[in-house]
Amino acid sequence: MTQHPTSDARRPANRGPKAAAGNRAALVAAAREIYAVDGLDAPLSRIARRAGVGQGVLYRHFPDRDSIASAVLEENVRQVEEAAAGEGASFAGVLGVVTWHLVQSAAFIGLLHADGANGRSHAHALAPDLSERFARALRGCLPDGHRLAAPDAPDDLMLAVAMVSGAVIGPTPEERERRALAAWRLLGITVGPVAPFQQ
Amino acid sequence: MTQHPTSDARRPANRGPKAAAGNRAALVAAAREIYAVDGLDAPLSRIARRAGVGQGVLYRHFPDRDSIASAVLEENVRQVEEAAAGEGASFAGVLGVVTWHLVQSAAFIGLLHADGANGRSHAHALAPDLSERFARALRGCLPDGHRLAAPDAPDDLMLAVAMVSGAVIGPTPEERERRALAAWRLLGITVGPVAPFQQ
Amino acid sequence: MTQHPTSDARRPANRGPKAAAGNRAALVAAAREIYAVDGLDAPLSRIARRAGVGQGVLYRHFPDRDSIASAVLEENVRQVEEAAAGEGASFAGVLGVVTWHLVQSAAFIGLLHADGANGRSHAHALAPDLSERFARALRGCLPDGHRLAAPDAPDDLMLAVAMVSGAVIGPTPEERERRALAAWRLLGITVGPVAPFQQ
Amino acid sequence: MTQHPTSDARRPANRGPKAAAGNRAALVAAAREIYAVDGLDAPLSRIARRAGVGQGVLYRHFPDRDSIASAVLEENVRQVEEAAAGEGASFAGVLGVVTWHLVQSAAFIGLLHADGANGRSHAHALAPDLSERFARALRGCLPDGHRLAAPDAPDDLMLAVAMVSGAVIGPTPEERERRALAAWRLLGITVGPVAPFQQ
DNA sequence: AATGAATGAGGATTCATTCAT
DNA sequence: GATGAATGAATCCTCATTCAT
Repeated sequence: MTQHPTSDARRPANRGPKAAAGNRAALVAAAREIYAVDGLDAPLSRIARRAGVGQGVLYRHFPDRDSIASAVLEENVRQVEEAAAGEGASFAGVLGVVTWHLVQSAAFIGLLHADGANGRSHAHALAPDLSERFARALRGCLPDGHRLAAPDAPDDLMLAVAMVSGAVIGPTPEERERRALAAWRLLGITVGPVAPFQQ
Repeated sequence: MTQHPTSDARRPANRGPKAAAGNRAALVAAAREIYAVDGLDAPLSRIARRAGVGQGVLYRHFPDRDSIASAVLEENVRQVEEAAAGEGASFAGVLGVVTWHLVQSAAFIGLLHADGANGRSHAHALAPDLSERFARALRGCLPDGHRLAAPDAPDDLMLAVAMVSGAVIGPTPEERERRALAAWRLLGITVGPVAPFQQ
Repeated sequence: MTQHPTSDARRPANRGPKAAAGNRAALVAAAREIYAVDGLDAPLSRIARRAGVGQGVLYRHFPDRDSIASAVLEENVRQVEEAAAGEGASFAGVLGVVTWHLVQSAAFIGLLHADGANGRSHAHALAPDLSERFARALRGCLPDGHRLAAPDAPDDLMLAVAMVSGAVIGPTPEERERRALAAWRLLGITVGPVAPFQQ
Repeated sequence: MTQHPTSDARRPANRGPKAAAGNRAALVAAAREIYAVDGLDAPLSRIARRAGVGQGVLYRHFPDRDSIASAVLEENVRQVEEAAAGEGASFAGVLGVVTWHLVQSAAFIGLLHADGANGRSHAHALAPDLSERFARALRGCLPDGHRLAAPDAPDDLMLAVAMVSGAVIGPTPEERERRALAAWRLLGITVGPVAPFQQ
């Protein structure tokens, strides 16, 4: 016939509790991909489909929309933390990792930007702890005497990141990276290679 | 036929064609307010309701979503142009007007930010001419030798604005203004009083 | 601006009562064209626009939807009447004119077909008099002894026309004419040249 | 976000996935009834309501308008196929079944008639395979030497059906059947009892 | 614990119709 | 008498969320 979903197919079998962790990871990965392409307002159903799970599973792991967005952000933040905790971690190097995330993922930018005025809650509201962890990781490898460490402007560091994220617009990653680097340059801040954290 | 019977009930008065211009203005004003609170994805119906007109009027004046957003942005850009064209216009003064718009209006930020990755088109796509007019107005009062006039980075000026807009997040206008000023300071750029263009 | 209808333009001047008849004719002509392309459900606004008049004028001349459709059909019927009244009018010749209308105009077909089951009223209801005039004109030149004149099936004549109209489907006039002729052939009825009535 | 909050009110019971097949059938049945009364342009919402399901279910099973119309037509075509495949199937008998469908269902007629000029696509476009299946079933039981089997007019068979469908207008089934039979008679073609296919 | 169907509110869009000018 | 703006009901369609299985 000319028809469609109407199940007739055998259902994919309940893979049992063991799959739970895997499902969660798949959902986060799917969300990251979908967000990157369609933005944060993408239908949740698409995330579930991409992850290869039912809608119900998504709700089981992530009770609300923010919760899955936070999970994506959390992975990003963790990478930054790891970059900052690495042996010979340098400030410029960590900024390179941060920049890489900004360039890659519209979601990361969106999450940082997210504020009430755009119908979303401020990152602080979305994931106060993540924001804090991100700031701490960055501050941790800030050399003494760095201009961003000015004691009279304690949030200059995060402000700078937000500023760069504001600059990162454009259709292609290349264009976005170019703009990100130009932004750091305009701030007079040195950035290491733009790349994900490895090892 | 199978169409729109239109109820026999009393209809709420047709204010007549004279109202057209007024309606259009009311729509733009309503859109500005709604955008500021709910972001660019606010339901169009809410804009119409706020403007006190029927849905149809909105569609008559603005056939698609971008078209009303552009109208709002156009007013902003015009104010910047006027500020830049004024008698003793200074660069810092114009930046103050720009900053005022950034602080006031999530829409202005959104329009500048809007890029494909969020499911909307880059401001350039949304309103290429507006983007160009905005840039020209700003460039026009940039003093020779200003660091943003670096000949090897012709878009540093717009980049800086985008960066500041990235910094302007926060629930209250006060907080947003504070951050905007901190951002300009971080760029080492002097800004005049943050205020709308007067006279 | 990026804007649209909002009148600013001088309004086209009220051409006075003398224009009334011309407007009516323009509306009928416009309706015929629009119907042919978009079918009978085309928006009335499009008809008015094509005719170059305001919506109000359409309503003045044709208080409801059927009324303009009838006016279009009336012109067709009149042509058939004229063809039938002509000097050396032959039955085959008149059928050629009828066929031409069927081929040309989806509207003519639609009007003949129109029946309650499709949400429209039977042609009889839509324009009983037109239907009657059409039948009379055709019967008038039916030769004695013609098989469609069978006394025991008084409406065979109109039935045959309806049948041919049922056959006239297809995207191009050529295809439609081909099918119309094949249909007459299948009925064993001779048809003259498929052409509008001239002179 | 700006989306579908879904009221907290009591929701009317989810009959569960088991209902899927039943829902689909209910939708097709509802569509058939609605089409018969209101024509193919009937609001989809009415079909859903008549079927006793939500709008979403309709869209799940039938992603677009054509898809549900095709499903209705498919059932008709299948009945004709079954009639043609039956033991002592005769051409006249199958035509009786065809005629029954024409008489019953404005939808069946509409689907056969549907052509671009009315803003819808020709049946061939709507459901090319159905059209083909219908033709094949009919051709299959056409006796050798039958006049509709004329080798020089291969589509006379379908043309004849279209012609009869053109004749089938009128408010009541009785009137429609009377006209259908008169049409076949005019074509000199014998038709069996007008009835649905049984057994 | 997983699946994915069902629900239905909400938002977009189109036009028939009225009526101030 | 003409114009075309305004109105808003009706339809389309999409998804967030629930829940039977």
